[in-house]
Amino acid sequence: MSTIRTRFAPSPTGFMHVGGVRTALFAWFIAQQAKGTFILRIEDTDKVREVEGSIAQIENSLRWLGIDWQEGIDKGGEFGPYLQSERLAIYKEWAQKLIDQGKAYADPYTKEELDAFRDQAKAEKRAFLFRDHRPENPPAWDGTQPLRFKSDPKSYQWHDAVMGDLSTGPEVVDDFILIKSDGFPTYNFCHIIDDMLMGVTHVLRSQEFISSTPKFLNLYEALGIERPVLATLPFVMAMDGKKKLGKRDGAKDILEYGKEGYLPEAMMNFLATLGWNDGTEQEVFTRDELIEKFTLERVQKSPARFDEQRLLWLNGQHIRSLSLDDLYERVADFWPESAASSDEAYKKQVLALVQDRLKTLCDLPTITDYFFDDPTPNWQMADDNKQLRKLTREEQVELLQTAQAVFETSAFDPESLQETLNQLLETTGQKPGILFSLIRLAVSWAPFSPALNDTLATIGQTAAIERLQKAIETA
RNA sequence: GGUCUCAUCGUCUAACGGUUAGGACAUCAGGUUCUCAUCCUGACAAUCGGGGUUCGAUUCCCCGUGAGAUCACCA
Repeated sequence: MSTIRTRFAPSPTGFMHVGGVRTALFAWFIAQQAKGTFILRIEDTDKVREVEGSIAQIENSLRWLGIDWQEGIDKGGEFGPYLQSERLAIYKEWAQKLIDQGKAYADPYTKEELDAFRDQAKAEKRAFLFRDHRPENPPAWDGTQPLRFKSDPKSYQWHDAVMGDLSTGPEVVDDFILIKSDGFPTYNFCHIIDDMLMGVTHVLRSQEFISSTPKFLNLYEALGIERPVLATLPFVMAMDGKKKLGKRDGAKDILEYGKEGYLPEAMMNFLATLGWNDGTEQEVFTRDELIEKFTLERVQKSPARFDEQRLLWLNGQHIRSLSLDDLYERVADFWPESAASSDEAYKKQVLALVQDRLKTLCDLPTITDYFFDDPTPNWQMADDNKQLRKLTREEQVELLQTAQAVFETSAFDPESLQETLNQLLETTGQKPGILFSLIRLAVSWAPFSPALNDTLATIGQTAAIERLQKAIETA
């Protein structure tokens, strides 16, 4: 049995974007590959920023990606509750221990007094430290004031599984707030208590926390608890500019990508290889390969840009690697309306033809519509075609009539049709560029389509002949 | 401003101190009896600058420069 336990601990402040999801993903990899436990804990200690429905959205986002957790609000577990607002008594208990040891005290200052201290520090061009203003005789903590940690300033050097050896001086260790005046703990305090009580062995979080790590180290010591493995992940940056990809910079809800026809395994592959690689030249990974091969040591130290082009390419790769049956299930919500009355066998036939052409599942309607609904002739398309332009309309119609006649007697499987089409090239003396383009247009009126013989075979003999007839009549 | 972190093609990245600095995306050019896509071939394209250490530096050290983070009763 493995002892590895990791967690993802988001706040319910809105939808999940790619940066947050990647942190969850890496933590999940670590747990999965060690057959350990992945915990989903919700950090709802800021009631002001909380957004209704966020928890369900977070859970749905993780599920969509294929990330599952063994302990969490919905799953339970022996270290619950997994919602921080239900753990207030626990935090109070640990806060009391610190008070009893003289390592925490009530903050007697008003906001105005605090601001004055800060302004003063700023005017003197030095960093503000609360511990410079520790009250000599703090009042007993009655829960209405903030409770502060009495820090023990010192230099730190520590190892980060991603960033390597890090160090700071004592000036960054300060008396931060453990419990707010509203009775809720701060992240700085409760995440440490929870990680300890939940037996978390590896703490993964994004880069913004690197500078507050010494504070955490100081608190670990004060509480006398062993610190977990720390891993700091670099940011995911917006493609344009050098800003961290955040909601205000256009970061999308991860679930949007599903609606836009991206496969979760493509997204997983993309996020994993954004700042990580296995040292080989492999680019496309399955979910199981990622779980097996992922290591924190090979995670990049520098931020990576979110390149949608690469995501799009990976999506195509994953779409092509799907079996037809699997793909068929995935595209259930993506068919054009015209496909509603078609049966499964026919839709699968069409799908097989366009599988190589899909970059996202959303491409399906535009590239398959004419397989389900008779297209409206648009002879302008013939006029715009460089090859077809060389022929007069009468010559074009004549060719179509010839083709129509041949199709009346041809077998309509792809192989026979290819023979029929080849014979047609000979009898008409035309080049494929002209003859095939013309027939292709007349049966599809689409800018592109699969190979002509496959297209004709799928549309079927009756419809193909009818469409040629309609083309001839409207010429 | 203090503190901390980072730095290889446009982008994601590879390279025990010794390679013509490799691969992928994107772009461009060809090929696959029509189009689009797939697939294949090829082209373009990078070690931030300056000092050291070393026979030899993308790699180690220092100084710059640039970028980012943090300094909340947010996480």
